[in-house]
Amino acid sequence: MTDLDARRTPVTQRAVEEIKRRISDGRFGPGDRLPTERDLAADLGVSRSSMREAIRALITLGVLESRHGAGVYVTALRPSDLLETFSVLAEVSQGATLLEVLQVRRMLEPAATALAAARADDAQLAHIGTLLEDIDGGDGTVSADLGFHQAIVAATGNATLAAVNDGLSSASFHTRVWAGHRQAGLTAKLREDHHRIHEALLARDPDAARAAATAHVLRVEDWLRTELRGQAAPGVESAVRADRER
Amino acid sequence: MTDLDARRTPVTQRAVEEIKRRISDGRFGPGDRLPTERDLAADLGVSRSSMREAIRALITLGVLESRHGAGVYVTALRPSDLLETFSVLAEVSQGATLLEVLQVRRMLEPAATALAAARADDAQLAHIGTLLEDIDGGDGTVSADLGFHQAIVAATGNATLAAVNDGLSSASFHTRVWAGHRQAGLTAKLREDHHRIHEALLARDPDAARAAATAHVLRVEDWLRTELRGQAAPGVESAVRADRER
DNA sequence: ACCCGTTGGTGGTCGGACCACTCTGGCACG
DNA sequence: CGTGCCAGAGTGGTCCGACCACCAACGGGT
Repeated sequence: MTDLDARRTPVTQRAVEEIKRRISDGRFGPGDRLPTERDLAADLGVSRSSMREAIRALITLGVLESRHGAGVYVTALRPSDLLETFSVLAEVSQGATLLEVLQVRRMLEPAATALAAARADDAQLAHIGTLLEDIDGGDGTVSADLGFHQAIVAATGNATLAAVNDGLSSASFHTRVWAGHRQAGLTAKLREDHHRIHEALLARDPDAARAAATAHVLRVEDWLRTELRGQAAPGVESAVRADRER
Repeated sequence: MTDLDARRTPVTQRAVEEIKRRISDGRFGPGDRLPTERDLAADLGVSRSSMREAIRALITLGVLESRHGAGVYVTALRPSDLLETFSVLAEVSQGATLLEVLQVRRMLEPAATALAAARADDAQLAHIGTLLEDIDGGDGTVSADLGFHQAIVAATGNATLAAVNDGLSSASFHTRVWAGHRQAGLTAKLREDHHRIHEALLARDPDAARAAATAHVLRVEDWLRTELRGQAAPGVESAVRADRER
């Protein structure tokens, strides 16, 4: 069957599929070094140019990594390696899509926080507490807030969950929310939420953690909704929008 | 700073960044056609080979799409376009990571199904019903099962949610589960789950939908857990593992 | 006015060449 | 004998020029 299918399928794509297949069936394992581009190209019967494009695609996906002069290697295939790709979504998104992103986080974060309350060990809880203090006292509130939530999700021990959630929480989005919160005077409310979440974690109370996380995401979602309704053009980046004629 | 950085940065990566920049600042808008590969290469001062690798990377990310003989276009940048990237995770993953993926789906699918029960219109419900019949009657149970769940998530109207969930539901994983289910004789149970979900949707009962979806995912998760416990090495591909010396 | 073949332009593939980098082995020096 | 260096081979990175496959628009024929 492959013969007929291959007829009208781009060579590069075939090469990508073939390499993925060899990874998933174990011929290429995590950390292994692949044959040279030249050998691989000869093996699959394609030119090195096409093989390089295939490898480039898999590098972009986070499946492979190449070291100049040393070789091409299969990554550890940890979910966190495949995170960066997805974060592009949250970065590029604006307006209505951001609401969608928040809706997904409203499904994930409560469950994740509840899971963290049940699973987190003392060291992780202590680390989360430290991050909480950074938010209250420090100036780098944006990255601190981001780190706080990421640490909670990481405490679930589910790397896939952490990767997905991180992808949905881009730094640029947090920056925008924090800027809006500050000028809306909601910082106090946010701090309250964070402490409620932290207390629930310390008490190892999944239900309370879930409730607190839900309330937190909901608050951000409500704020974004009113901001989007109020002004069609967001406040942070508004002047960079005069390109619609060509 | 870019000048000094550029010195030791791979040409291809620089090209990727430059194109992304031109998209985000509006010089290339969604749906627009890019200049020729040859022109673009000359413009950025790189060879066409390198430019093609850069374009290939952005195609992989879902930002660009190319039509043979017509040109390269910027996608609509809708979340669903950036979906395929993530599905690689579910495809390549094995063992413990698959459990993590299912855990995430256990958080998403119940909430998504509940949302669908509240939001789906008659046409969507009818479509879902059709897909359900395909599962019961047809032979292509795998793709039918996949389509059933995707249609439900799509009925929530949240494209981002659909993209994330689809990414977590790779065809290869479903194939594996279905093969296991069939030999374990759990097909009847699965069918029961599907009908319960469908009824809840028809009744516009979010709570019932949530419960049914939870039970469904939980059943798959339990099956996978026992299979993984039973045999350390998965059953599908096991004999292809004799490459450790070189 | 409509249909269809021609033709130019575009992405897709190829092969080869050269450069930049890494690694390793052996040589010279201490 | 031990240590350091350096030269070579091997690998990915980049470039070039050519040709093929495909699409779309233009044009002549009916």
